[in-house]
Amino acid sequence: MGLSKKDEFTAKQNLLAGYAKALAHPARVAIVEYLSTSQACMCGDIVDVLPLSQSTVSQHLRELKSAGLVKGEIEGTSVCYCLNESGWNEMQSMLGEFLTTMKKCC
Amino acid sequence: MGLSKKDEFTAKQNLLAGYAKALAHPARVAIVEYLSTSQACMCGDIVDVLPLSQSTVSQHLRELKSAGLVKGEIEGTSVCYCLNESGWNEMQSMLGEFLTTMKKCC
DNA sequence: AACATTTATCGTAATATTACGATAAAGAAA
DNA sequence: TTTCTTTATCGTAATATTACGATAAATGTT
Repeated sequence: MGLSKKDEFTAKQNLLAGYAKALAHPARVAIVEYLSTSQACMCGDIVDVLPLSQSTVSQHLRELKSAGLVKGEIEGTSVCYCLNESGWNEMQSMLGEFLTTMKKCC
Repeated sequence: MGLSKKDEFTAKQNLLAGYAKALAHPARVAIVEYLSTSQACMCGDIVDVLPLSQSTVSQHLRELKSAGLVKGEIEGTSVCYCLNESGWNEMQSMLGEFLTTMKKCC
């Protein structure tokens, strides 16, 4: 594959790509969906809801967290995950730019 | 890796994941950025603007197109690419749901 | 017709992602 | 302390992505 070339793009382009990548798997979309609708941000419940093993869910949660879309707080023996509003706002505003600057064409 | 498990998720979850995946690479973000700001949807210009080979750019364009975020019209010997507004609207409304239903927590 | 230009596709190597089981780590409960 | 519960991490195999050069396909030009 040669090399990664990611540093040939701007920080902003990489940031948006990172947010998008975090959502680029249906399991992670499902996690976000679950977190957005559950009033209490219960954590291990996610494993029960998804058709994936505990270790796989943990990996997906880590990706969402490192992208900045989700945050987790240790709560005794378990962890409370929830959506990180500032990350979502940032992603939404970046996407919104495309919609507003979008030129009619073709 | 076992099997893909994508059909264990809803069509909606897979659709949003597909949109996100299309944007999950800085080169594709750069293409979208370029298309959104260029009034004339010039096509082969994209290759000149990006630090990637023609074949690689073509691959990225195909992914954006098959996801429904970009459309292309043959224009003589070249192709005119531009953003597909309906795809963007759909993605934005799906993402918007998360923001509006997002419960405060932690 | 012969040639040039533009884009798509094929073949490929390098790398990254996905998924699982096994195991570790850390606090709660006995 | 021992045990249970919960989550994270390691090791791994299977699969997918990324990137390029080479080549094909299609239209325009001479």
